[in-house]
Parts: sequence; structure tokens; C-alpha cells
Amino acid sequence: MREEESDWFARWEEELPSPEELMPLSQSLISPDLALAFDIRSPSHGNNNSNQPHHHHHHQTTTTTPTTPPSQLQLPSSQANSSAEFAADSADLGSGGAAGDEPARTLKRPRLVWTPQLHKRFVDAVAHLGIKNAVPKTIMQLMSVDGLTRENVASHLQKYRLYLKRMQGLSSGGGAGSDPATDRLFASSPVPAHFLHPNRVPSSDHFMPSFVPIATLQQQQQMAAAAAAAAAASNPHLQPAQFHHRQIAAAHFGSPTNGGFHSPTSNGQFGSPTSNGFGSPTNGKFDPSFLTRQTQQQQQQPIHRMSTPSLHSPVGNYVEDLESANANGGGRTVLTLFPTRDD
DNA sequence: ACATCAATAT
DNA sequence: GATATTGATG
Repeated sequence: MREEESDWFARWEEELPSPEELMPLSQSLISPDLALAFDIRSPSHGNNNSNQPHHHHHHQTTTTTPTTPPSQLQLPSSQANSSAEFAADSADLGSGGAAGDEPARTLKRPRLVWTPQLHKRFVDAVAHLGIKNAVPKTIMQLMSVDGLTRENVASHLQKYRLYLKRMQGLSSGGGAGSDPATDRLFASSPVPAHFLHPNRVPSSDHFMPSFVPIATLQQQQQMAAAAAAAAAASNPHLQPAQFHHRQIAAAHFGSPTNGGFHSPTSNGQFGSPTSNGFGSPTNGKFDPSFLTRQTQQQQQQPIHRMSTPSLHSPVGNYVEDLESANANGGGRTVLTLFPTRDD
């Protein structure tokens, strides 16, 4: 049980699909015409990060039309207009309307729906990164769910931390605290013990592998990911959260109020909450640096480039599926990423 | 540039 | 109500 930690990624490597195997997949997610329209030829991971200005040369109508989906995400193509024909030159708005603008960045992304699965991935990522490195960007990278942005993670992280704080406060005094409604999602994944008592510090820096598997991204991301992996590797006490390769997910566009939602109950995948390590009533409060640590100075250690940057995502592959809904005024579009496999 | 937080908006 | 966005601050 302990050995697994030593070579958890050795097993990754073995089972990871070849890059060739995945690349076509990412591309196929985009309809050919769309790809053409957007000038996407190689899966050069536009990478999901929020902004990576792809300058294009076509304007768009100001409506909620998608432009420049990061490589492979959301094609809202919601209510706007027909399909992909704006490529050429659908009469964009004549300049009159919206001030000359790049609709590309002005588009709203659908709201992300944090399913229990997605949240678990988030928790696993945080667990593996270690408190120190568990910041939005690195978490996002480790999760490697395309379409997921740093702000998605940041927002979720913020709430998650509040949740953890409440969990600590609970037990001693009186009170109160947990409104089940709010915590349902968070309760769906067990909270690793270290989250509550970060008492452990990497007392001894072990060695770090000079090469790090993880890749799929580019430059910056590689570096950060490498640092993260290294940290995880040198971290003796991290939970054996298992990251799997080959996870497939689907994104779902729809309105929350939509009938066909994916509530926990309908998922059947719930349960097993409350079995965390912090159940102890006599529990005092810990001082999770990661909950309270307000200032997170950047202290990244540049790691040497790996010799063979041939790997892909450390974790899973998610696929998105789209569903447009609501032609209604109140309809919001939502992005739901969910794995098809995994616990 | 990024992380964090509280407040606010959708 | 859950997530996004914003603004201030480190």
C-alpha cells in the first residue's frame, strides 16, 4: 500500500494512451467546419486557460456566439444563429453596433457545473499537489479537464476552503454550522486528512525526479506541472488518490432548471460522505495553512525540462458533449464536465 | 502575473 | 442557489 506511492506514475506511463491516440480525439470534438472556420489545424492545445489570445480575423455578431473555443471545449453555439457559417463572413455586425471588438473574448462561457466526479478530481488534485502547491493554476493543470479555467478552480477553491473551515469550527462549540444544502457537493468527496491538519511539512525534501511525466501542455504549463509532480513525488504522506488515465467525460450545456439534470440522487453515485477522517468530536481546531494562508508567495522552482515531453495529461481525458437549451430569456447555459469512468 | 478574500452579480 | 465576476490587497 505504500509502494504505490512510489511508483504511482510509473503505472501511468504504462497505461497511458499514446499521444497519437488522443490527438485525433481532441480534434474530432470539433466539427470539421468549425475547425476550419476557426483555423484549427493542429491540436496545438490552445489550452484551456482563460486567455490565450488567438487572434483571428473575423468578427462576429455580438450575440452569444462562441469564438475561439480553446482547442476543444464548449461550442456553445447556443441559441445564437445557425451552425458554423460565420467563418467566412457572415455579416458581422457592422461596425456600428458593438464597438470594434473582438468578440472572441467577450463571449460568455457557460457556467460550469461541479459534479461530484469533477469535484473529486479537484480534491484529488489538491491532495496530490500538496498544500503548498495547491493553487488555482496548478490545480487546474493537474486536473487537466479541458474547458476548465483557472477562475473556475479559483472560485471553487474559495468555496471549498470555506467549507473546510466550517468543518473545523464544527465540533467545538456550538454550533452550527453545516447547512447540508451548501455542503452536499463537498460532502460527496471525502476530505483528505491533511486538509484539516496540515501539521505535516515536507520535513525532508526527498529527491525529485529529474524527469517528470505530465505534459500535454506547453511550456509554462509543463514547468508548473513538473513542479507539482515533483512536489507530489517528494511528499511522503499524500493520499493515494488515484488519478486514472483515460477518463472520458462529457460536457453538458443546458439550463439548470432543465428537467434532465444530473442531480446526485439521479446519479446514484452519492453516499460515502461523512466518512472522513475528521469525524472525531473531540477534535480541536487545526491550522491548515492552506485554509488560512493568505499570502501565497510564488515560490516555484524551475525544474529541469524533462527529456521526453511525450506524455499527455496526467489525469484523464474529458470529453465534452454539448446540449443547447433555453431559447428562453432566463436560460443560462451550463457546462458540465463529467467522467464516464472513475469511481 | 498570480493568489486570495469579501462582496456582489447573474 | 450555485457559480461568476469584480475589486482590493498582498
